[in-house]
Amino acid sequence: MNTVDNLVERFRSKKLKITPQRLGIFRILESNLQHPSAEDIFSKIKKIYPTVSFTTVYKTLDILEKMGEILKITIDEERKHYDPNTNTHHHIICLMCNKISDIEEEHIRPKLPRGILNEFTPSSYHISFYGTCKKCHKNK
Amino acid sequence: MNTVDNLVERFRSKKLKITPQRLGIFRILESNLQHPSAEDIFSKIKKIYPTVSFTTVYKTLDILEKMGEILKITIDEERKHYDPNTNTHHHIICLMCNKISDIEEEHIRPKLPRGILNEFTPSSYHISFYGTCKKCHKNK
DNA sequence: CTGTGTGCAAAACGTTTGCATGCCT
DNA sequence: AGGCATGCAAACGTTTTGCACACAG
Repeated sequence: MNTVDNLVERFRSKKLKITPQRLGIFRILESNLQHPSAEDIFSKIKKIYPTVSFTTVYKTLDILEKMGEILKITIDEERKHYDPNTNTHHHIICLMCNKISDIEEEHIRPKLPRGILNEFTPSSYHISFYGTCKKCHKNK
Repeated sequence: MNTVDNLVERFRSKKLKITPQRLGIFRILESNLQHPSAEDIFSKIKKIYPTVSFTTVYKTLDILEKMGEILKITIDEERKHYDPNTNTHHHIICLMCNKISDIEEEHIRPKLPRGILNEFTPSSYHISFYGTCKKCHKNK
């Protein structure tokens, strides 16, 4: 995702309106590494802008996703999460506290077996590592 | 997952009852490579045992998952899928027809950067490859 | 015969939609 | 002023639950 300022410009150039609700959502997402769910975003923005609705949150997230500004991630059984980091990267998920953290792509480049490449043309991939984070490991 | 016979034995040893419904679900799952959803399983078993309910399907899948006989997979935004292959393996997902296929682990062994291993103890991982399958590639 | 499993109906959950009103541009 | 955005309420699809009855052991 771009900076809030950038996003505002992109919205303007698409003739989409800049409302306080949208601006609030932009700010919450900007450089957010927490992989918030719609609910997370909703409760944060509600503190600033108490009359906001879930509908607006979902609709704004939907626009941002369609514009390619954020990713909707489906790792959690319970609910979807949103990620403003749209570069290829991967996730580590703590099975005890459910915290999701990023891993930048860097060295991780799994190769598909050649036989499969005849059957399938990959365009992207995603790795989920499951395990225990330092904090939870100590508390065990 | 084990064979149906094996499963029956394990159920017996846990004092769980073997009903025709459960047996039907076992048979549908046995060596099933299709990653069926609850709905897929329900409609298959309904042909054999027309009075079966969704409830029974979900409850049976839940028991099997808790026993570690099947995996619940969360790759599809829409619904959960079930996989009787509980060995470490990965998935390729065709973005056009949504078909999910398996990739046995073999050569794919992504390594986490050393810095992260200090913060996080991985216990398992899963890779999703997204792309286009041969059939859909042709139809484009 | 006993207690677990079944299946109905209803609820729960996250998410989406229709529509009248509000407000950005 | 015009039209897109908002927010309510209702609908949605999947999954879960409570409960009376059925049936495997």
